Amino acid sequence: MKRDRIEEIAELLDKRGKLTLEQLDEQFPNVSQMTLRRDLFQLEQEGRIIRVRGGAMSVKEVQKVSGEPYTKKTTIHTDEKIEIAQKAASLIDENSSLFMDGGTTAMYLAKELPDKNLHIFTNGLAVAIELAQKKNINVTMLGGQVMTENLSTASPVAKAYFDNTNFELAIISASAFTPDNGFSCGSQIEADLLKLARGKAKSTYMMLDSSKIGKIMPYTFAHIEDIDVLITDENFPADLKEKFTEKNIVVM
Amino acid sequence: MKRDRIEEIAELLDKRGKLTLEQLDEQFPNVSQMTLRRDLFQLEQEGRIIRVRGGAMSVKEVQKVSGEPYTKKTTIHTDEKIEIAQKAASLIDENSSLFMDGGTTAMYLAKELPDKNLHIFTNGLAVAIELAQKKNINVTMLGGQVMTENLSTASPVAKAYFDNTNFELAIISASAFTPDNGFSCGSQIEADLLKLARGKAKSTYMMLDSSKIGKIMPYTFAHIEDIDVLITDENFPADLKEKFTEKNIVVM
DNA sequence: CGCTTCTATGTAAAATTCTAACATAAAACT
DNA sequence: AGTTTTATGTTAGAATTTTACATAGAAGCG
Repeated sequence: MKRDRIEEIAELLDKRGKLTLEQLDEQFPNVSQMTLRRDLFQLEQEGRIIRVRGGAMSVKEVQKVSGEPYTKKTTIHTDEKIEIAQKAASLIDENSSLFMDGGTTAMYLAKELPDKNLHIFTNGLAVAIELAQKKNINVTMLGGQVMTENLSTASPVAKAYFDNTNFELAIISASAFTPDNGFSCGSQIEADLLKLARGKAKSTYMMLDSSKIGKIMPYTFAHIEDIDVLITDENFPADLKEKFTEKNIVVM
Repeated sequence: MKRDRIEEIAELLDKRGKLTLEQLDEQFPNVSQMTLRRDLFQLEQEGRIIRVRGGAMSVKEVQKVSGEPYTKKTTIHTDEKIEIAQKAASLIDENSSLFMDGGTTAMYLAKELPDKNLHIFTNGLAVAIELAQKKNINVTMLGGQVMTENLSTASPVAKAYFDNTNFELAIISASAFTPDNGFSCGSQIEADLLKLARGKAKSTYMMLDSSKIGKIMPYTFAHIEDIDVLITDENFPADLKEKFTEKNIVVM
């Protein structure tokens, strides 16, 4: 009873990184706030979380905060990214085969994905590890040189790799977007890879949190009409949305 | 002025691990508590500390509490593996190119390796992430299906990968060893991969902790005479050692 | 130099969160 | 059944943090 709840809290914290007591209260309406406090206290004793004013954060999250550009990015716009990841997770059918990139949004998606029978290709090291925790998900890692800043691989020979593989869906995310320049990222080979994945898949879902809008990065890998579904957060501007819907692209 | 104080606070936190506002107040009697609060707030924004009720703690301190990030199962024969990893690390020359596997011993080696100019190929996800933390190490991840149990990849197409790459040294480890059956592991494709790596490299160093001796796993990937150096711990039996040295294999 | 503007800091009240203490309920034990 | 232990709820009060406003000094500028 108690232990179950505590483990559930720990898991939640692992996923979300940080939780307020209010959020916990919503998740566990049948116990009092005081009980949740005591649970957090115990988890703190066990060294598994850090209590901060208002709630608690997972140790992993803290470790991330400390790191490099990659890790700094993950702490920003967390809520939006979780929102997007949850939407994306709900779109994925059992027994399907898909490609995911290695970005931070993909990382949240990996965490939110239920343990369904899936075959997932990815170029993200952290994403692959996260997915590998789930019994029913079959993960294939794309090889290549490891890019330190985002813990992803990219390789000019990826094409050869893709030749023998099939997936229905590519779920990818961009570092920047404008209507004119499309979806772009900061690395040439990464852009190539994403383009390849997009071409290989029957459909492409793009995850884009609204903070990326208006920014431009050096390498464009997709334009508006190249995608089938845009998954974004509620701050997505209405006028932009129209640009997608008029091309029959679902925005959600 | 302000920046100096903030840096001083950061340093203090790094040393002490944790500080209350009261303690800070004592250290900086000439500014108000509110100012110190604001300093802590800023440091938190910069991702350098964690504010907790009553004060703040350094990120390092948090990490200490948590222990190992990955691979919880590595509690077995840790000391021996670290010993082996340190020996192996001392054998690696700057500016060389090598292959490492994805096992737990390799993980320790990744941690022990100095941040020298190296190019490393690996099929271990956790190993790749660990290595990627080091600025001067260039990491290439081998692609393939992710094996959940050891977070490594293996793929029948690895051969194609190796065709365009070169490395002088393969540092690998085995799950089991007997003089008759040689070095073996539990997965067919992993054995194939290790065999390939061995064939590609000019020399092969085998890391083997003594607990592996006398065990047999299904797939042999090397025999005694296939390796150049055996790196082991001090419990390695003397009679076995002779079997290696009489074939001119260095045992250390 | 006098003026404005911006930044850093101080003060104190208000808001929030946490702790402590006691009460009750449920579970475990004998 | 009765006793002890453990888990939980409730509340008041303590501690901490935030907010809002005030002030002083630094920086910029004609």
